[in-house]
Amino acid sequence: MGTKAGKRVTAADVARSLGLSRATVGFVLNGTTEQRISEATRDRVLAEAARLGYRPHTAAQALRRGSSRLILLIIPDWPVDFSVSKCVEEASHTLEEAGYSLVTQTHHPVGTARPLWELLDPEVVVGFAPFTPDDVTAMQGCGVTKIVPGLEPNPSTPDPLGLHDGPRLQVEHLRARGHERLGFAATSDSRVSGLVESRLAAAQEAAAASGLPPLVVRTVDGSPDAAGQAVQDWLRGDVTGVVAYNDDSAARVIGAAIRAGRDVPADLAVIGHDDSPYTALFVPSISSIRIDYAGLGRHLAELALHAATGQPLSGDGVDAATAVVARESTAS
Amino acid sequence: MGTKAGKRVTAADVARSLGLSRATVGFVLNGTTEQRISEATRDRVLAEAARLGYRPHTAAQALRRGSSRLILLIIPDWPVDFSVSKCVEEASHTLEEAGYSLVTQTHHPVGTARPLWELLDPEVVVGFAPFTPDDVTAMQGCGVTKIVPGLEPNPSTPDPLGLHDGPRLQVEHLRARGHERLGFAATSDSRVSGLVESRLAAAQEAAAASGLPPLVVRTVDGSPDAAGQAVQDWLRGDVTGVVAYNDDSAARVIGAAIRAGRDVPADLAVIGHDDSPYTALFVPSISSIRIDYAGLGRHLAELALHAATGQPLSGDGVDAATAVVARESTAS
DNA sequence: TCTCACAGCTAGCACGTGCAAGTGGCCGTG
DNA sequence: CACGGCCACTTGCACGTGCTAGCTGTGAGA
Repeated sequence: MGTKAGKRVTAADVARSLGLSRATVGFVLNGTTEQRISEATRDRVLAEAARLGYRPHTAAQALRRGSSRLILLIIPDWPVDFSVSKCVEEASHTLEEAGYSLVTQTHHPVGTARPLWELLDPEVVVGFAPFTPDDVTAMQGCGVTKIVPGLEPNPSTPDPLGLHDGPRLQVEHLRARGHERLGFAATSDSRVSGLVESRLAAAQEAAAASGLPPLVVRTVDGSPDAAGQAVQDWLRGDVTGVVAYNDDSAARVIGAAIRAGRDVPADLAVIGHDDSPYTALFVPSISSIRIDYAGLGRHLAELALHAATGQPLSGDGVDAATAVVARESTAS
Repeated sequence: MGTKAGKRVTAADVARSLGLSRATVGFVLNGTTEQRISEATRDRVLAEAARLGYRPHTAAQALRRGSSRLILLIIPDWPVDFSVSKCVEEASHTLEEAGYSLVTQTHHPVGTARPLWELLDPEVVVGFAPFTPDDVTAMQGCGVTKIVPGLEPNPSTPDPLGLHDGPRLQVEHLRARGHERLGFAATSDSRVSGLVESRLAAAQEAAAASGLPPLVVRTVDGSPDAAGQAVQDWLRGDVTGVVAYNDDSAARVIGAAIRAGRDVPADLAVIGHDDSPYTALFVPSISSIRIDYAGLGRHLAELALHAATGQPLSGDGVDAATAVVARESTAS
């Protein structure tokens, strides 16, 4: 179909084929309003571009306009990938409508892979979690100036993703089922320590607000019987409900309780966080917190666009759709 | 530190700062062997480039040399993300040594997000699974000519990733534990139907090779009690061991068996596939197949480099490190 | 008929890079 | 001393695009 064999179709090809200048073609294809182009010419150009299968050369555009229109999302190496894809999909979609594209990279702290910001020069780098100072200086050294979150001198929201609601819902759910003394199942995985701290703090806050005593914190992984020990501690302390940092921790608690001959939820009710796909497969099935990943994706996209173009933030939080998914592990 | 304020450092800046021509700087930075450059000048250039913090402009390079040196890996929307990151990390590393960079995108068949190959114009697009004809023509329309796998007119390996060993190991593991009549737990998830077929075929082949009767195939999801029905069918048919398509299917089978008052593995032994992190958390813990994701990543990288540069394939398969992880669900 | 505004188009530069072709100086040889 | 060869470097083009400044033709007004 192409007039030239195997070569890329450029705007010059379209122009030549119509006997017009390349500039005219450029004006039409960019929809420039500075320059008036007659309707007839505009149509001819568009038709011919479509016929030849013209695609703008991204590298040339990036070079000329000095911006790649790329947004890089750094995904931490958390074991929550199953749901991140929803979030990314939604963020991509929102960004596309603004003419930007989203590229993701999973960031391994110990990994040796070169970060993509070195060679895509994205306009904005977005992360789920704040970046380390090292990462920030590395990015700045590569010309990345817009980093979200992590550069605001006076951050209005300490938690840029606004995910406080999950732990609160966990606590309130257990309390509604009659559990007053609660435990918190933490992980020793250092990759997510910040997230654990954040969720624990939110849970403690919710407990205090509900007039409950502070949660008894135990780590449920790391050593072979950490979970068993935690369960024993909790039961001795009359803890009847456990808020788990995530579904993995919840599964560990439940497994240890069953192996200790206890019944879940009769002896110990457990609720996880993130609503991993396998929570429904467990016996007993695990209650959890479903996060609105689509909303989170839109929120991330908005933050990125705000950084890129100064577009104002819509302001509606992302917590709205966070909800408890009640299953057997907290049945009353 | 920069001589100019806030602007990108170009090769011309380095040249000007040294009183040399831009070409000389270019030759040094590219390590061109065509053109001899004195050792002294070379050192001066490198030192000055480092001092000024010079970074080549990727878009300009891509424009000039006509290739982006990017390789796009399309990750299917399978629920196996947890381990893909290992694979990607390793592939990135291998590709970097060859001067290429890896960008990944999760591909949602129903998603509306624009595929990245439209705007990164990657040199090669690699996929875990063969692409659909639609995708292939879309890529070709965007100038992507090198697609792996899926373009070989006479494919020597029907399974480009060479993952036949897993199902064979599952069958042999159950057989070694004394199970002769086996079932196969499939999923109705259409996204992975090709993978299911492939694993089932490999399992049937292994059964035949071991002199076992064909596996009794049942789907264990889709309807609420599909797994319960499957378990009932198997037990009635004297099936004592189940090869599951993946760990999710295995978990469904085990859950259904327990809820039916059966014991796993005494009444029914089950082995999963992929060694998902949660297999160890189940009660009983789930035996599974660990795949060498690092090796798979290197293999993918090799395939990509082969397509990009014609570099020969090393030939050693990726199956070598595939292994059974024996847990409670198949204990004898 | 001449002028002038203006719609509609074109010439051409700049972006930063990779590399082919050219240029000047130095040295060895006849 | 002339000349060729070679080293070390420079000039300059091309990649495809976005966009500014300029150019041409037409019609209206004087």
